[in-house]
Amino acid sequence: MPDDRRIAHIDMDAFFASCELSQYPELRGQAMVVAGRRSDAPRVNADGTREFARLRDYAGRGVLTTATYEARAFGVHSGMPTMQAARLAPDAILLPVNFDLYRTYSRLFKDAIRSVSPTIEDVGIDEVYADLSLLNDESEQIARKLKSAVFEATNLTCSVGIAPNKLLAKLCSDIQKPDGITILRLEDLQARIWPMAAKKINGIGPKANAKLTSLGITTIGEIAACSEQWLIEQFGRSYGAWLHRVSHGLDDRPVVTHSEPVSMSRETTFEQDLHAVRHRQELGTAFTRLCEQVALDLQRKGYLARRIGIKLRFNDFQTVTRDVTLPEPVADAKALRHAATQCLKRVDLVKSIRLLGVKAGGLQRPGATESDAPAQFTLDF
DNA sequence: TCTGGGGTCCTAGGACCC
DNA sequence: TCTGGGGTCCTAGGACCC
Repeated sequence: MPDDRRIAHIDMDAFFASCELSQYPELRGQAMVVAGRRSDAPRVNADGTREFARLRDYAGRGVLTTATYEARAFGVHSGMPTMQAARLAPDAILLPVNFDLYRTYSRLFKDAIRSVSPTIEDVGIDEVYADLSLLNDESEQIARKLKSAVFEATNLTCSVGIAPNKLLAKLCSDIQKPDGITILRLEDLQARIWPMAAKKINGIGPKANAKLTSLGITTIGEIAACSEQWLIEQFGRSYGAWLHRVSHGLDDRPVVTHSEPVSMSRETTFEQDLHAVRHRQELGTAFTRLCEQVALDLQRKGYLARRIGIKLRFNDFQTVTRDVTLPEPVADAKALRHAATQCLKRVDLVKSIRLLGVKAGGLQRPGATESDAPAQFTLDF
């Protein structure tokens, strides 16, 4: 890997909320959250004005998808149970998630980035990496071009981080959050990255962070001060060595422009926990529906699945999965349901069920054979 | 009135094969 | 009848990310 790589991470600012504000500009400056279901959609009055649901009107088991800065001032944040948020900010405007809208904006934003730098990697709906190594302009100038292209296409702002690798670019784009540009050289590691919280690193989640904290480590610099040997003793060979590398700003992952899906799944959390015997009918209906949705997803995207699985979450939040590998790949709802039912029979259904999910893995394109998968490693003599 | 939905990747044990 | 040692597949669970 050449050491003169230049990678950008581009992150849309408060993406879902910003998309919604473009639809409902009258909500600008108000406390607003995105959560809930279709029934929370605003109603249009005869005079064209709109009436919005309030957080206090919400009844259900969801969590906040996002919250505007005005709403965050009440102590609510994304991921918080919506019922809990309703106690803190009962008057906040409540909007249902509108993924079709976000996908539309996502396409516009990614096309805009591509027009400036064609080599991009998708990382979810609201962020991308771009490999700038082959571009001639100064980083600062590219960052401005990226931002103005995005703004022209969407009327939305984004934050850009440019650094020698993906790890640092991602950390960078978070430094100047709304509407910012941050450019980082490897020499800046100590001054700009080491003071940051360890959990800012992609891959240090709640569990790893809790363990680091229990060892007296909270910043990236404090990880860097540990020996690799000690980190391996604490976290295992693989994760310990990785912690050591990332704390020193090292990351040679390439920008991956294309990837095939690994699995497709659908799941649903019930309004009330359902019991396998008492609510047999409702469970059966939901189960069939999930299988139909997964089958439709497979067919629309043109995949067959050889591994079918289910997921159950019980009333005590214990989660179990079962899956089965089929001799032949399938994509129709009946075959999916049959395989998923076999899986269901292997679970002890004593506790009430909170969540039910169906998943299709081992994806292949129709007509592909077993030998197609490792073909990329075939040498051509 | 706790805790969504859609993903990826890793680990680890047992089966099975050479 | 004292018991190796890889490699791969299958399955379950868990950490993590957006």
